[in-house]
Amino acid sequence: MQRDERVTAYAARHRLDAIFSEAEIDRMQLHTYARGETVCSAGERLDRLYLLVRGKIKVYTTLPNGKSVLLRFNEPLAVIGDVELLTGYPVQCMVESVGESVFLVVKQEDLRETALKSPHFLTFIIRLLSHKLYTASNASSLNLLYPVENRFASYLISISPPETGASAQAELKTGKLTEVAEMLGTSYRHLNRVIARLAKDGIVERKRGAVLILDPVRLQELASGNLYS
Amino acid sequence: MQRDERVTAYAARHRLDAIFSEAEIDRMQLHTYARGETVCSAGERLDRLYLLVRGKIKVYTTLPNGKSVLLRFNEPLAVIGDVELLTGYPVQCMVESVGESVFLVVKQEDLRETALKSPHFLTFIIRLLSHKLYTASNASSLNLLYPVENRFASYLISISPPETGASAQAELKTGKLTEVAEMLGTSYRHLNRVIARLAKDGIVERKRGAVLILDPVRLQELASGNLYS
DNA sequence: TTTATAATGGGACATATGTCCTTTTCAAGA
DNA sequence: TCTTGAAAAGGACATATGTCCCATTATAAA
Repeated sequence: MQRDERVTAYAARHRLDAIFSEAEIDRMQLHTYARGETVCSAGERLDRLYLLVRGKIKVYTTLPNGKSVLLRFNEPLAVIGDVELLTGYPVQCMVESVGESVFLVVKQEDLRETALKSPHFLTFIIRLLSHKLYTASNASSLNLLYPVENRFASYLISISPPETGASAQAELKTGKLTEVAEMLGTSYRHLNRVIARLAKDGIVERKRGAVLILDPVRLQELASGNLYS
Repeated sequence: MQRDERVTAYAARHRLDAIFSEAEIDRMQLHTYARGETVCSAGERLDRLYLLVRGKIKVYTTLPNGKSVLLRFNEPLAVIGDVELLTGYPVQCMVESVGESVFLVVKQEDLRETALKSPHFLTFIIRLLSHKLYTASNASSLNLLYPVENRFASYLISISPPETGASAQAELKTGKLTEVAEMLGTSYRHLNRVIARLAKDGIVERKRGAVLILDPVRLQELASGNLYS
């Protein structure tokens, strides 16, 4: 059983055995999502817990007026469905895979008997929630205090593949520039303006439906460490 | 022992007996904070858990550049120190009493043996954290998508005493208008402009160092239900 | 290849907000 | 009462961002 081995490997890498029982890990399934694929949507009812063990995900929310706002990015080990599992609320956010990402998925019912009664598991969830809360608060402040230029820089860095060699040239399909604008809480028009400015300064290059990073260093400066991480 | 009785009364009102043991409740102390008083500050080490059982608190954060941002308001039953208790992190936010508020306070060490091992208590904390996360995300979106006028309306409503009779005339000491501006992530100058506009429209009245609410209804409309609650 | 339609980029102007500085108001003391 | 300094309010201008609309370019159909 190849699948089992991969589950085991991921579980070991992230020390899940300290949190889940052997039986629970045995029941976990591996789910893979492609770049841009939706993991879950607001309003949905989740009956599983998703453990991100590889890749990166983008979490955003959609408001009554139809606009959406970027909340945060998450890297392993992150969990989706914890709030829903514990509170019974429907899903609040949209979750999308940034690159290719891998989840270990376990049914809620497989947790009810043991994990939900395990202080170990519960404190694990609390740690995660605390972290989410922290990044959410952080993002909130950033959005409020920094102009789009800096936020976009942060965004670009966040979605870039993690330092692929020398000059990581992140590519951003323009088909989604409108979407990116919404995520940053700004208009397509304005994002465009900002990109134009960055391009003029030689920090990025605009190439027919894509944005290339030319100067990761200055981009990083613009983001000034204020990443949505 | 009068104090004990009040603790008992508050504990009963908020059904704390479902979460804490009798022994733990016995050890709780009553702390009262006056309007504007600081409950805890960022960077501090908390060794207690604070349960807000009466009143309202304002939670904000201070950034490296010295600016501060309003994160949320909390009403009973809210808890301060949960993240710190479970993760050991130092305090991340500033917490200030809005009106007069009352807390039940219990030492961390009084919880270690029982509460921290109680799934009941832990799920209670998780619910609270989930709620905080929700409001934080909410506030983030609001800040991003609404102009200062609306945010200030929300703010005014949040700090108003809860419907004191017919026309609740909230008063806001101007001595703190600068502070309020920071909370909303804007400048004193601009907040001033916004207040002037509201005053011209007869929604509030400016009175030497204070702001009175004249038209709670229209103010509510401006806040459009988007309260920092 | 030409044309039509949609996607993309950008111009022009309005609004929101920031910064700096001046004017006004108030209160305490001479 | 008059003086004076500090706090509060407001004016002027610059920047950030939103909205509307038009120009340009791509893409697919004819």
